[in-house]
Amino acid sequence: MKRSTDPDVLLLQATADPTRLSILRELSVEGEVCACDFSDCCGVGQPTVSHHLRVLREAGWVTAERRGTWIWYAIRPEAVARFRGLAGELEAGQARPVAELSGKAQQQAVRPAD
Amino acid sequence: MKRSTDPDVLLLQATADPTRLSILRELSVEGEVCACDFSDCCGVGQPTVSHHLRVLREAGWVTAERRGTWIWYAIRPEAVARFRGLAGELEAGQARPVAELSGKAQQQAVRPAD
DNA sequence: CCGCTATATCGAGACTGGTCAATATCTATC
DNA sequence: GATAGATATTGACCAGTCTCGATATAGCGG
Repeated sequence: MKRSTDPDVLLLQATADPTRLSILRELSVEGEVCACDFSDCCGVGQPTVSHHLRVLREAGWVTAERRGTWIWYAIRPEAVARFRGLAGELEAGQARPVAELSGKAQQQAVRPAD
Repeated sequence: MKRSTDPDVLLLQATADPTRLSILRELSVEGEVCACDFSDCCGVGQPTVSHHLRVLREAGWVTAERRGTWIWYAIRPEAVARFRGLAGELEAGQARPVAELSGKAQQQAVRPAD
């Protein structure tokens, strides 16, 4: 897959990994979590956690705030809003009558067994 | 990435590809689309479209209905509902007071610069 | 049965992405 | 400054996956 430039795809790709989804779920339950706690809850090493947190940060999913030695992560409400927006976008269905389609199948006068 | 067994991750992974997101968007706008029309709208070859449609089918995102020579695809409302459910799950935030956390950082009596 | 069209499958090549060990960076404390 | 702990980065390995060309399968019409 060519690296996508679509920000919506980036947002979705960030969620499409079991470790990152665990992180997001943990964050949504706890509100704010220290980076050092994810290693335990996700069953992966510290560098891997750091990698996933970076992906989530760059996708706009989380904020990071340093407090002394520790760094606290939290979900950005804007990201959840964008995610909800995508859900709404896909919800429509049956938006337009079939007659408005312009594809090959529609350009045929008659369809085989319809 | 090990192939995940979590159905939520499968649902998300199916959306996390530019071609498949285009397919889903096209479906949500048109309601029902013939497989032969995706090749044009997504800029990929026919085998590739077929591959992505299979992924979407196996993730539960779409239904396929044969009508003569053509096969018509449509979004499954259940999939959108599950997707919305995930959005809701991540929305919570700040659900529990920090004091209930059980991680390492919380087990320290004093935190460096808080 | 034969040709035609739509769709699926197969196999291969290239690229992406997840993971870890080792190492570097940053912060606080002594 | 030296030390210790938390986090980030690097480099490498392997698995997964996107894409395509070639080929197979399925339905329709003559």
